[in-house]
Amino acid sequence: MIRVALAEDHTPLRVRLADFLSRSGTVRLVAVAANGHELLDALKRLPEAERPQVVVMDLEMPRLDGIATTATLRELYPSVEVLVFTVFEDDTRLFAAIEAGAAGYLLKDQPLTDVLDAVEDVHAGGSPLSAPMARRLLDTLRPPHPEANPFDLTDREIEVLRLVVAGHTNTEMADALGIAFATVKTHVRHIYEKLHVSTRAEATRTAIRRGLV
Amino acid sequence: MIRVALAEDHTPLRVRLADFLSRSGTVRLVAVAANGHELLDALKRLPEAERPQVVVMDLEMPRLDGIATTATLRELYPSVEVLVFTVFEDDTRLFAAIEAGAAGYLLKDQPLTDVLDAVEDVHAGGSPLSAPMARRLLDTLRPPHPEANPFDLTDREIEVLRLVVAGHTNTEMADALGIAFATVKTHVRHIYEKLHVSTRAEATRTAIRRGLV
DNA sequence: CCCAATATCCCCCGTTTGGGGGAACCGTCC
DNA sequence: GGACGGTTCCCCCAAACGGGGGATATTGGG
Repeated sequence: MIRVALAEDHTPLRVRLADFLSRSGTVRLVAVAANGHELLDALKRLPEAERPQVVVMDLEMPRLDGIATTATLRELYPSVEVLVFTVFEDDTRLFAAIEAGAAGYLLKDQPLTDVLDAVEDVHAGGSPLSAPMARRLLDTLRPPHPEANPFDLTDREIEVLRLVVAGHTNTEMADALGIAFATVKTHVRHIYEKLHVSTRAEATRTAIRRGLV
Repeated sequence: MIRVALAEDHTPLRVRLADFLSRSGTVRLVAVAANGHELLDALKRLPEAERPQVVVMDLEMPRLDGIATTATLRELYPSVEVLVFTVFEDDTRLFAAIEAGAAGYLLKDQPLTDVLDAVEDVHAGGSPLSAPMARRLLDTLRPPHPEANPFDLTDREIEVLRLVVAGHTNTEMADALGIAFATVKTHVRHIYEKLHVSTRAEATRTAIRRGLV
């Protein structure tokens, strides 16, 4: 039996979900709350052996929303995993939840049995994510490359830019590349023009942030 | 009916999976291959209207493995989505697959019906991920913060570092912070000492790469 | 065949940086 | 009350940088 707590402000859903989870046979509800504050309060009262292993957490709740609650919860009890269960499909909330320490992110358009599966996944050390949310995650992970050179830098210029980012002086670069100091300066100047910057620090920032190196 | 192609080198599984998918009623198999080369070959022969919408892809295959095949495939036919189906649980392969353009990553320890669900998810624009793999993803997404300041920078120094990264000169920073030029230089010098660098470009690189800003 | 792009090199000059030194002030903690 | 870390300020000077100009050679298209 997995010990589970539930935080959900919408009463009908809370009751239905609590009921469903209780009857499942694989989980045992140790706390049910209508908002984050209530949940944290309930957990404070529970003896350690009764603490939930997984918390099913709504995001939009009065008196401490799901994100804040998750952050606090994970701070106080790092061993308690949080499974977010929400209607919100935006990536802002998704990333905030992940940042706060959520282990899973489930959308409410899924059948209740999926919640049960997800609770089991979380308890087993996994991170169930609804497919649409996982897509957003992958899409943000990927972009770095698609068009890695939007600045029209030449091969040589990229080579020089790498050395700039590595912190080399023009003289060092001239040695390393076997060209004259003056040539390095020219390359650097062209790089600045193309990146619309005027110092090494700015060029370095742009290069790293835009994945040019 | 979702048009699906299958690439899997292990014959018994390939046959079983092909059989299962065919009988499902929701997908139609337009190609079955035992390796990446064979798959690409098959796709080349298909008219555009017959091209699969989703490819179920094994990773370990002779003659072009799943990662390389995925990359090529996505290059040639960007509209074809790839669902990776593998035994490999390591994050190296997971990230390589994502990088190559995979839309989903399923582990082989799951029932065949999950593959069908996943194909539907992918077709619907989602990214089904096995819970253990999603966890690895989240864990790599999170670490940046735990100890964001391993260099013992003071508040003031971080403030200055931010401005350095933004490309400001010492004079500009002095104005912005309402302190003397000399003081800015002192802060910058201390930052260099703590970061073990000696130029703005290096400081900028370190600051960004280590999440100091 | 010529043109545009790329890479190479040079001069000049003012500004900025990096690093060496020193010193004062102010909280806080012991 | 003294030590300590953090912040503030100053002097000096060589090295590096940023930007202005111009020049030559090669190469691959149009």
